[in-house]
Amino acid sequence: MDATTASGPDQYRAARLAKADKLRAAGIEPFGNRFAPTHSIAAARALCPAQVVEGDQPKGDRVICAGRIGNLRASGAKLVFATLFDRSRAEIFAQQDPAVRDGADAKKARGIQLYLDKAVLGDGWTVVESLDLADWIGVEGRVGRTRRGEPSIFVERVTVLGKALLPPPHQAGADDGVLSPEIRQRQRYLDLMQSDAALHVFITRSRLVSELRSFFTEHGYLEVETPMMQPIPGGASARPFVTRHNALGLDLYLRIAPELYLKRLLVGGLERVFELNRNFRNEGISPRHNPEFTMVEWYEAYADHRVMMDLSEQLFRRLADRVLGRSTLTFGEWTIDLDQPFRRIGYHDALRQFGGIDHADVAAIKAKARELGIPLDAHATHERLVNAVWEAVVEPHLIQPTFITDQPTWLTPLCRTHPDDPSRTLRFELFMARMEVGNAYTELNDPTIQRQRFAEQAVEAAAASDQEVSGIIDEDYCTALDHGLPSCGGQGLGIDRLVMLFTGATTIRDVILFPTMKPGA
RNA sequence: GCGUCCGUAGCUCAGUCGGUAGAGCAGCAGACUUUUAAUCUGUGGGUCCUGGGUUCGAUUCCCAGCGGGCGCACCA
Repeated sequence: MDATTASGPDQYRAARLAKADKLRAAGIEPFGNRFAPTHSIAAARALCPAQVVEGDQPKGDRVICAGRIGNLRASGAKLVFATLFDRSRAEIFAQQDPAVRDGADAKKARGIQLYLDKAVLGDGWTVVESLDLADWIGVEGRVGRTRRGEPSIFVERVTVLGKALLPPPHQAGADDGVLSPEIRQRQRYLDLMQSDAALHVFITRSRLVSELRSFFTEHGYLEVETPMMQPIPGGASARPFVTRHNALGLDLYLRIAPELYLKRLLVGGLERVFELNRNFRNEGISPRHNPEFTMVEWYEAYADHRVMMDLSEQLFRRLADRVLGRSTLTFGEWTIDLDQPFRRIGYHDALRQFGGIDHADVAAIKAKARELGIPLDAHATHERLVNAVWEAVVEPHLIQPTFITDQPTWLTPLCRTHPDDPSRTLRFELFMARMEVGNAYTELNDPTIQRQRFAEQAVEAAAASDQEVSGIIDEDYCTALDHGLPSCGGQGLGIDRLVMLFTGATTIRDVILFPTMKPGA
């Protein structure tokens, strides 16, 4: 179809293909090759002279930059202004005052203006005439300021690095960030292209992961990888995904946790291990849950859950310091202070403190459940009802970092119990901003007790018809324990929720590049 | 899985008490040599999510399906 007559959904592609052809006809490749920028756009901006030179064309340092056209403005037939963006827009975004971040002026300042003069560019003007929003180009020129004071590159050479055949959803600097949630998640590249905030979230995520790795490595931990496909899914209570190995004629389960394999490694003598990887749970999707999610789990021989508490506090402070450069997290209305020692409170004590209820007082628990609208018959045992009441009563108070300790044993089959009270475990869950972000045990290393717990769990799972496989006893793991698991502490930390806390994202889908979705229509 | 709201141009959205639709931005053509979401003139662009039903006529009303948001349940 001819570019001037094309209409309908293909008009954009047709017009841009025609421009690509026009470039080829002039001997210019519209899908460029290797290019070597000398400066990021942030660096080029920093080189711009502070003062506007009155009545003279500014002549600053020579730079070569590459990026994407976010805005095009022709001022006459022989002069074009464009705004070029590269990945440093995320860095500039992070440095901007949150109060002004969303303004059009702030958005513009994350790129750099290009001054494209026909008289200067000569043959290169063919490229300028064919430019469209979203094209990738490289430019060479001198930095300076225009008469209006805008930092600019006075371009002498233009190279096309990647012609875009489809238009971006928006012009940069206009209507930023109003893409529908569906487009932002399904076509994440458009979200990243469009939104500096989104780009910043995923860069932050990467830096958090990187700092986590160096933290554990420096503490003498070894990074390992254990099976994602397991014959018996263990280490957590959740429904697994099932998959099929054809050659083995075997159903395998995508792991719900790496725990049982990591502890096998301690049996082998690795002593300190961590794994940062995906888990899969066949459960519902919510603003805090994605079917596949990333978790770091670590185990340390001779330690216990109290050692893990200290390590957690150190870890959070270090991540905040290295990644955010401060010791607080901002999440909605809340400012979470990581400098203060994290609060530590027992599971049953918390219920007393925040609800004024004793967990053993059956009548009081039932009364509270009724008051909160929790259906009594949905919870088979008194303990389960207590837990439902606990979540409703206590969790709203868990905004500042809090270790909840001494969970009841029935909740926690892989954990060692208190020496003086077998109904409570040596465990903690770490909460911040009402989210559970961490979970740690003093691990159970007595194979006899472990076998009993598995058996009890199997009975309970059989009773609850919706539990598919969590009742299977992992005898192979018990054999590993028979060979001797050193006393140890272990902890898991959800990476996605960690990123939420560090970026202020209120839904997990904003911190996962490609969250689980049904195939589009 | 249940409830609820939504699906109209490339994007964000109006609208049609049932008579096949509009805006802004983007696009195309033209004017303009310091613009700032440039401006000005002209102009093209739609399976109104899909499939049934009711109707003379459905984008609109009804039913089902598909996709998304939010809440609940399950879970972390």
